[in-house]
Amino acid sequence: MPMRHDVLEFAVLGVLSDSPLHGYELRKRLAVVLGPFRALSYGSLYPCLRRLQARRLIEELAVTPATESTAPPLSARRARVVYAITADGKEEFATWANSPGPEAWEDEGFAAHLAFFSRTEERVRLRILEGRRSRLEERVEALRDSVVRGRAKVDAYTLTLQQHGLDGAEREVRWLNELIQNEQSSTPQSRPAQAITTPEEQA
Amino acid sequence: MPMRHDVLEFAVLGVLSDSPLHGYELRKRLAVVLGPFRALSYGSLYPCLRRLQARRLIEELAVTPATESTAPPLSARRARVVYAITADGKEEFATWANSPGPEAWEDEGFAAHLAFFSRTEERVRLRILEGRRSRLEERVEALRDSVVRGRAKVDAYTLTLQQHGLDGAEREVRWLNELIQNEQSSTPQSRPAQAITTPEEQA
DNA sequence: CCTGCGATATATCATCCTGATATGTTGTGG
DNA sequence: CCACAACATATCAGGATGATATATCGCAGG
Repeated sequence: MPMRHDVLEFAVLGVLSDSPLHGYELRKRLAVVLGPFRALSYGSLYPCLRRLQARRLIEELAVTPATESTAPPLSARRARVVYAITADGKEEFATWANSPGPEAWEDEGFAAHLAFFSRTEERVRLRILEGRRSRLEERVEALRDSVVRGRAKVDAYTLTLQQHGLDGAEREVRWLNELIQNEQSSTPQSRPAQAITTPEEQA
Repeated sequence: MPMRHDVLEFAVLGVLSDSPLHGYELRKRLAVVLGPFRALSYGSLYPCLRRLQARRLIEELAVTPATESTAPPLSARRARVVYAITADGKEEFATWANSPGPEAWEDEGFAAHLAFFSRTEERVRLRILEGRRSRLEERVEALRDSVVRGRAKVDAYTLTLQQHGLDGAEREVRWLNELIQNEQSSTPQSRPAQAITTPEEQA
């Protein structure tokens, strides 16, 4: 999937709005933000940074290569280019975070919006979650059709795989329903926690 | 993800070994075979067909409706090119289906192997399922680490998303365990069926 | 001590895939 | 009888990836 430019750019702005970063670290954080651990190449990241720079939404912070006075181990490094968000960039990011377009229902776009939900207004949060839910409900319908229609035609293994995919999609809808409920009742800072340490899992 | 050439080629051979097909229909069936509904472009399919043709693993069946018209030149009816697998192609496919390499643990490779499991020997089926399981267990471990380590650092929404991803990965391991059990006891043609019509799903 | 390895860090490029687009045919509901 | 959707093949600009190159740093083990 070609990763829409706007999604990537706003994800970069979002990550940089926490603190200035250099490319290497930025890339790692983006991998977390854009869907579960979908790393992107530098061949995509650097052009994106250049685009944002051209629009004055980010700027380079020249890191002093000089070793001031003391000679601690943290000097003389290779030039690390640190990028920082500008005032214009912050404005642009805030606008995007609160104006969900169709990109917000897609996988990457939704993950990116969710990653910055704490900077999104409550009513907008609900719009995004509900939009995402109906997007997924469409997918569930498509899969259900396919499983029902293909029941006779495909072999047992393929059917099992399709059923597994369908179950997963339904599970995702249920997860979104939970999020929506939490959103409607109160701010969700204290969800049930859902046992970080999961059960066993026999060898 | 760039879709490995070998996986695509063997998936094509597998689909064509059922019956000869033209490109349009072939593509649709490949979308089912290669992971849940991951359609590929003609820009990938046609070169793949040309590669297979060059290696004499498939051949074109010229289907000409033969309209003996005297109409202007070039107005001949557009040819529907039907591709068929050759004897060499069948041999190559059988070899692949029963010799799982590392590609069989990855998403597309596994889906492709599973789609042709009925043409795979039992002991090989087990090898593939177990290889895939350990591949997924690695993923679960990575996600678990990330959720545990990042628990304090990320906000509640991102944590929820990560937890959701982890749950999904664990669910996939359980599914594979079921398949492996069925494989070990007998041929799995009659899995519990798991209710094609799923429960309700409140609006 | 110093050697090698893995992580940190930036950058480029050939290769190849996707999404858009073009063109034309068949079938069908209004 | 027309419009519109599905069928069918094909090309290409644009762009993402994975490989590769370069260089520093921290550290484990010989």
